[in-house]
Amino acid sequence: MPAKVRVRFAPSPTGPLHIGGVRTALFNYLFAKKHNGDFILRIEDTDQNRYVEGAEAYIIESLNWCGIPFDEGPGKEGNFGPYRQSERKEKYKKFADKLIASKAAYFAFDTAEELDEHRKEHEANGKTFIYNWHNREKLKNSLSLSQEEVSKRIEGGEPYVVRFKSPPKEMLHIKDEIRGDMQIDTSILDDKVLYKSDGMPTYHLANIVDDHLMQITHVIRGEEWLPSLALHIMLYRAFGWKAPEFAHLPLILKPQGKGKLSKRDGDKLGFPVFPLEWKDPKTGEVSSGYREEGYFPEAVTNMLAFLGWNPGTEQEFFNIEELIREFELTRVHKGGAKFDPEKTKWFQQHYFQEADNKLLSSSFMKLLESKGFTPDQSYVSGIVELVKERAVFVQDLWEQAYFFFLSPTSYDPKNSKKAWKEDTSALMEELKQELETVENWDAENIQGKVKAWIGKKEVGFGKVMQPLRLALVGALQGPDLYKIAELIGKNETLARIKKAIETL
RNA sequence: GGUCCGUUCGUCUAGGGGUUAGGACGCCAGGUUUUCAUCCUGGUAACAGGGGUUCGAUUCCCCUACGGACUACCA
Repeated sequence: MPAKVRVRFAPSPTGPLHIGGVRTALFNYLFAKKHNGDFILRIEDTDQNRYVEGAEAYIIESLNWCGIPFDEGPGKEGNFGPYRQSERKEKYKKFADKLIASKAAYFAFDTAEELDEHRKEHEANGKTFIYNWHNREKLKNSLSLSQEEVSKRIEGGEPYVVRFKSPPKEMLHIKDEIRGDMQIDTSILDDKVLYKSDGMPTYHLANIVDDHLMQITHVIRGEEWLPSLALHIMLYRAFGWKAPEFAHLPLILKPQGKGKLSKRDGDKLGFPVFPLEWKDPKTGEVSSGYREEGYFPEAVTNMLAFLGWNPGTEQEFFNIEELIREFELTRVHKGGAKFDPEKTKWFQQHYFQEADNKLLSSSFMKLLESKGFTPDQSYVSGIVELVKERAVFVQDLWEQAYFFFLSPTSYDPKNSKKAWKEDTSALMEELKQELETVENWDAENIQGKVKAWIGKKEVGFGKVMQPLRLALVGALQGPDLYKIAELIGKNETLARIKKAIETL
C-alpha cells in the first residue's frame, strides 16, 4: 500500500504571503485532499535576520480566509511537530554531522569577505567563481587542511560552515511531475552551504531533513526551486533516504512588462498582490489585499487555480470541492502565466451574482451603518435584490443605490438639459397629481397608472420617464423606475417630483 | 556571463502528425432595456523564426531568437 499522501507548504515568514505563494499553497491543498492526504504548514524561519513580526499570523489567516486550512502546523500540532524550523534547531546539527562522517560534506572556514574577493577576482577575469571540486582544494576547508588544523580551528571557536561535497562528474537524471525527465551535469554545481556559522541550517538542509522527518510524499513548490533540485536529490541520496516526488509550478508573471510578479508590483499596477491587507510593521506602509478590496475567497481561489492549471473541459467556475475532484498535477501548464486582474474581476462578478441575498444585505447594512444610515433590514434586502446584478463588490452597492437613502439635491446639468424641456414641469405636475391617486403603492400599480396616463395624454414614453427618473434618482441611470418608486414610498416619490419641478 | 526551464489569439489556455486550430477574459458590433448597467447574439485575434524527419508538421528532432528562474553563511 502506498504511503499516505502528505504535502507541505513551507513559506518563510519574511512578510505577507503573496498571490503566487497562495497558489502554491492551493495546489498543495488540492493535491492532498484529492488523495485523502494531509496538508502541512511549516514555517521556514532559519534566517533570523529576515524575520518579520506578524508574518506567520498573516500566513495562517490568509490560508484560512482562502478556505485552504492546513491539517498540521503551528498551533495545530500533529505527530511531526514542532512546525517552526527555529524550534527544530537541535535536529539539524546531527544530520549535518552525519554527512560529515560519511564524507558527503565538509567543514569550511572561508569568511564571507574572502569568498567575496574570490568572486570579484574571477569576475574581473570574466570568469565565474564556483565553490566546488575544481577549487575546493585551494580553499580553507577540511578537505585542504590537515585534520589537526581543522580540530584546532573548531575547538578554538573559529566560525565554520558545513558544505555539501558535490560530485565532480555525474549525469543526474531527475524527474519532475510536471516537466518530465531532466538531466543535470553535477560538475557545474557548487558546494552549497548546508549549515551556517550561526548554528542554523540553510534552507537546503532543513528542508530535506524536515520533509523526510515529516514523511512528506510530494514536494509541490515554485519553479524558482528547480535549479536546486539536483542538490536536494543528492542530499536524499547521501542520507540514504527515499526522495519524495517533485513538482515545480510555473511562475506568475507581471501583467505588463517583464519578470515575475513581486510584492511591490501590486499597488503600483492597480491591483492587490496580497490576499489580505498588510501593514508593514516597520515602515507603516499599507498594501491592499483581496479581502479588503471586496473580493470573495472563492473568486480568488478559482482565479488562482486557473493560473497554470485547467481541467481540460470548458468549465471555468469551480468551487473548492470541484477543484479537489478535478485537480491533476499532470494538467499543470509548464510556462509562466501573466497575471490578469480583469479576469479576477470576472470571477468575482460571477460569485457575487451567485451570493446569497441575505449575506449581501447584511454586508451592505454594515457599510450603510458606517455611512451613518440605519435603514430597515427589509428595505435593504429589497434594494439589494434590485441592484445586485449591477454590482461586482458589496461596496458597488452604494454607488448603485445611494439614491435610496439620499434625495437628489442637485441634478446633473447635462442630463437635465436632455430630459427637462419647457413643458416638462407642467407634465410632471400633472403626473404627480395622477400618482397621488394610486391606492396600493407598488411597482405594478404605479406602472399601470403611469402607462394609462401616458396613453391618454398621447405623449412619448421617454418624455415622461426621463424627467421622472431625473426627479427620483438625480441622474439618468439606475434600475427599474417603478421599483424605485415602490421602495422609496409614495410620500418620498411625490416629494422628489415636487423638488425637481421647483429646481428645474 | 554560466546553468536550467519555458514559448498556441493582447491575456489565461484546449488541442495535437491530416482540425474551418476550440473555449474564456478583454475589445468591437447588434439585440433586449424609458436610462445606465446586467443579459443575449455575433465579430476581432494565435501555433516565435529557420532547418530537418515525414506523403503531410502547429504537433516529433535540432538550431536561433525571445522570455523566465537560479547563480548568498535568503528562502
